[in-house]
Amino acid sequence: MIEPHAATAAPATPVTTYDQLREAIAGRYAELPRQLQRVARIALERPRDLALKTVASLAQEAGVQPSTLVRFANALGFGGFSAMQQLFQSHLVERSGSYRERIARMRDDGGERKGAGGVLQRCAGEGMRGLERLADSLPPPALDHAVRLLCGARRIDVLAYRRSFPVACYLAYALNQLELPAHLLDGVGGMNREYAERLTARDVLLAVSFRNYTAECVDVATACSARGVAVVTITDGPLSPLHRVSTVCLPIGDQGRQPFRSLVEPLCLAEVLVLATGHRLAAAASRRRRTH
Amino acid sequence: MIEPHAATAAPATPVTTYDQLREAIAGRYAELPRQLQRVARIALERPRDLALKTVASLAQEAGVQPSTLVRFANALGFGGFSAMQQLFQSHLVERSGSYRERIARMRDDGGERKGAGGVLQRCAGEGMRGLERLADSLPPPALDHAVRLLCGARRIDVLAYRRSFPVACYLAYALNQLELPAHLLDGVGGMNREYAERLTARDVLLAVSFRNYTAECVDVATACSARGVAVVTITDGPLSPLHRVSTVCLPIGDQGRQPFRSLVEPLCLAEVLVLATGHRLAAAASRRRRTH
DNA sequence: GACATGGTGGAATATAGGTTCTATTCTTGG
DNA sequence: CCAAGAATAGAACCTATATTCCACCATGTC
Repeated sequence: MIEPHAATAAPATPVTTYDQLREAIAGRYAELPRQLQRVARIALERPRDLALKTVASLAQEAGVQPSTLVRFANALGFGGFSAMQQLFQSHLVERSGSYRERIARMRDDGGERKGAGGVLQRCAGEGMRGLERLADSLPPPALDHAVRLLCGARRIDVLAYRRSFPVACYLAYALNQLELPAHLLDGVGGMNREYAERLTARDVLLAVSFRNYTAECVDVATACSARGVAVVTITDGPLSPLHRVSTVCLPIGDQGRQPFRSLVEPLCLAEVLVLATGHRLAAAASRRRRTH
Repeated sequence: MIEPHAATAAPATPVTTYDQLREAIAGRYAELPRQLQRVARIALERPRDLALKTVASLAQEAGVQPSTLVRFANALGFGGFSAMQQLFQSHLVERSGSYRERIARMRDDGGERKGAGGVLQRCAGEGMRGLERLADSLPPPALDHAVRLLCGARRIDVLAYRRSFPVACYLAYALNQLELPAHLLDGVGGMNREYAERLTARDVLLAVSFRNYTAECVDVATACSARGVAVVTITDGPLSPLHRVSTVCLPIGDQGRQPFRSLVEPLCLAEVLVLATGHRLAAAASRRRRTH
């Protein structure tokens, strides 16, 4: 009953992750037939091509028939080429970080576990994912530009409403700790518009707003921008109405259709902004000291 | 010969790079019809999906017909969806390359990198570590207890000062979104003590404070506790003066002697508290509905 | 309030792509 | 050198997928 010469039979353990796949290819390379080895070469050397290109084009590049690629996938235990390709694609997306695995695990058993513990796991997992995305997507040059503006401002007004307001609170507090002239437009007495109208071209408006954008926030930012005030915004990408009136826009990867949107990302971004500003101030101070 | 209402006509300059594509989408977003805007959103928010998924699945996720995706591509000057998808794929490839570089660099010089980018990476990394710690250390029973108290309260006053104040802002806002009777003690007019004295045994004081603990916060919490008010606290462990007066204490893993302490953890904890409370309210509502 | 125009949904269509099958070639053991 | 088995090439097939088309609807205009 045992099949002889089962060299190309599927391995006993099914392959489900990219790393396993690489290992499997490398491990079985020797016992693979000639043409399949050619495919294996390409698979290990150019995984990106495996992820995106078509069977036909890959076959041509490898000097092989399309069917050979399918046989290769079968030899590794996949139902077809497409199934294998998915693994290559997932790797292209997932960018194997050390946190990745942990987040996935958290998410999995967070979804299964009910009650408060489950919420905690899910929420923390989502937060980590958000921070990862933030670190990936925020362009450092924009951050630098924002920092320069903040350092040079004669006055900084911080504006946000509703859900975003806590972020503004934090910014106003922390920038003051850096001894920068930051003021929180807190809406007491409905005076935000009036206060913001005092800003000049030497000042900065720091505005935070996400969908649905509070109209007053957009209005004030637009008015300030028109008067030549530098406008630094924390908002959700190039579709935001704040984007077009921003001198510098610090985008948060939008969280799509999720019913509950976290403040973890915006707040972390705010902290980064404050820290970077602090570093610049410190550097400037020590430079000044040295020239004395 | 000039076409009227050429809103969805292809732009004059053909798009050939991913950055141009992003810019084109963002720039023309406003003048795009409704359904195409939905697609534009997804395109900017989740470029990975556009690179890898099929027209059918993307259409389903966007709540749109497959043909709409093709129209979207046409509106941007592409011959079809496939042509546009190639740009997204090319971007995915480029980034995956640069990402690996970045990982290597992060490993190599770790926190040594200077400038805005370094701050960003460090801060996001710290945040993740914090969330992990939070998920590990927060006892779900305490969370449950806090949730029960909040759900049963006749009134909830939220108190925090200085650095912790943003967390209180968020809690007051979010609990109100759940239609709970939460009030933010915002300190306007210096009336926090007086307001808090109105709380009774049927109410909850929700206090947030970390070292150095603001004296007034501790005072108010102590007074409330003595009068039999339920006191829920978010603070830094059993050494906190708030701990002894708490009915329920939700501890944040202490961040030691770090000069800069992040609000990411406290805020995430606050979000968990809100979410768990929301779940309980929803469950209670559906139970009530069923018994009718 | 009727008309015109462009947007949208849905099914029909064309096609590109993956998969399977078979004759042929190559390899290996006797 | 021959025979048996496996591997391969190439074509045929079939499914999945993008695309096109048309009728209907919403919107804004005269």
